[in-house]
Amino acid sequence: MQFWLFKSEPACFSIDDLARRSKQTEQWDGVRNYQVRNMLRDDIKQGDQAFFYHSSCPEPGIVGRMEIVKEGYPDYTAWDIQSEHFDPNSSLEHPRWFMVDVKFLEKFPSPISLTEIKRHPVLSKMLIAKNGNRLSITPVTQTEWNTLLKLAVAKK
DNA sequence: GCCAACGTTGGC
DNA sequence: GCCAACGTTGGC
Repeated sequence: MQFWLFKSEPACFSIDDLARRSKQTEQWDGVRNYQVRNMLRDDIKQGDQAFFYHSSCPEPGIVGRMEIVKEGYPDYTAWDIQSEHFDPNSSLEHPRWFMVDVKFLEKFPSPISLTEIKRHPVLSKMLIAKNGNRLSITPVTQTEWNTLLKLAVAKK
C-alpha cells in the first residue's frame, strides 16, 4: 500500500463535503497538471490511502484521511464543454486527464497545521512544507504517514 | 529547443 | 492583496 496527500481548497471541496457524499465517495476530478496526471493514471492504486489537505484557507493543514476506491480512469469533465475543466485537446480515444475515486475514512479531531508540519524534524522534509510546490497530489513516505497518524491521535 | 512572458497556486 | 515559485505558452 502506498500513501499520498491530496490538496483541496475547502471553499471548493472540503473533507466535510466528502463525508456528506453518498457512500462517502467522490471522484477526484479537475486535475490539469501533467505530473499529477501521471500519478493518477499510473501510480495511485486501489487500497492506497491519502491525507486530505485543506489549502488556501485560514488554517492550511491535514484534516483527515481517505482511501482510494477506484484507480485512474479518464476524467470526463475534460470532454464537457460546460465544465470549467473542459479541455478541447482531450479526446475519447486519447484522454489527456485522469481521476480516481476516493472514500472518506476519518476526519481528525483537530487538524495538523502546515505550521506544525514545517517545524517537525521528520515532516519538514515533506513536499507540502516547501513553498512554491504546485503539485495538488504528492507521495507520502511510510515514516511520514506513521508520524502524522500518531500526531492526529495524540491531539484527541 | 530555448527562453521570456504570462498565468496560476497558495502561504502569509 | 501581495508576491514567490513554479508550470505553460508561443515566438523565434
